[in-house]
Amino acid sequence: MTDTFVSNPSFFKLDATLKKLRNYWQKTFDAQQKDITVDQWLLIENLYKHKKTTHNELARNTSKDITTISRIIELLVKKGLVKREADVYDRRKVYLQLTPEGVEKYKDVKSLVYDMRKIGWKTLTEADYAELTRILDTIYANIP
Amino acid sequence: MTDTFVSNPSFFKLDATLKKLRNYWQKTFDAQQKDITVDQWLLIENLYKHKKTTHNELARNTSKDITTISRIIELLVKKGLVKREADVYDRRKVYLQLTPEGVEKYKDVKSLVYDMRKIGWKTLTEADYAELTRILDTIYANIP
DNA sequence: TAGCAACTGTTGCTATGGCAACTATTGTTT
DNA sequence: AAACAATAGTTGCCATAGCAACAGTTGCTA
Repeated sequence: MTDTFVSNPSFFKLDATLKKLRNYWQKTFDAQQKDITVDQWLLIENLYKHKKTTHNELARNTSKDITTISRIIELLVKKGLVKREADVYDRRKVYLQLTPEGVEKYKDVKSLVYDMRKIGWKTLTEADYAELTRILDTIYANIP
Repeated sequence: MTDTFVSNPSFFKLDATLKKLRNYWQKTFDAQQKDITVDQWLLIENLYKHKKTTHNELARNTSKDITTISRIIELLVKKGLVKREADVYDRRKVYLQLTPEGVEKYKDVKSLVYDMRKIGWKTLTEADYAELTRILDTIYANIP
């Protein structure tokens, strides 16, 4: 490994790309009056796939801090999209699941997200996708 | 482009990798008592390279919102690492530059960052770096 | 079984991100 | 010159990120 790329701004590039993606998604949500944020969407998507999870699981699945989960869920509960349900056997645990309105929201926003993902990848191939995945996974694994 | 990767979580992977990187950097800074955040470091690095810039330029160079720049600079000024200087000809403009302490801080933290970058890339090649750069740049360019 | 460790989730605090509204200044137009 | 538009930066607001401290619950162990 040469000096060159060690000092090159990969951190910066990751950050800039992610910000642009997040921005584009948010503006599309706003323009279509979906009344959710990008991260709220990520939790909804996850809850749709897992049906019934705890804060802890959700945090692991989404790479988010558990405190962040706690607060985003609070917002989603206020919007009536998520329901909390106490575990009968372990009173520390709270199960989370989408309400019927939450499922509606998922179905409503899903195609928008699908289209946006297509746009981001429009000039790239499946091999590129595999490459990106491999490199990011490797970086992730390299970090202590 | 098939259905497969459109629905795959590249957004999530970017986010997760960046968070892990940021976290690792911050913990290293904290452990070595550098008394700065990752984003404060990014501004210091940029100011070191450009010597004398405005908020606007800094925002463009770092892909940050100008309001965010304004607030981070405020913190760096309080820490005595950055100095504000009004433009003589255009009184709207404020030039920013590192103080001697700011230059010290840059030199002090630089090698730490250099090592961390090496660690992130340790099992990857320069070709991988070029690939990542190409793919991220393409995604960036694809987004409206 | 009493005490302690581990676990689940919440709250407080500070930092960053982004939008809108604002002040102050400069440039343009009529 | 007066009115208006454009520019530079700040402040208010809300959302996300992460650390520390906390409360309540459960499990383990001496």
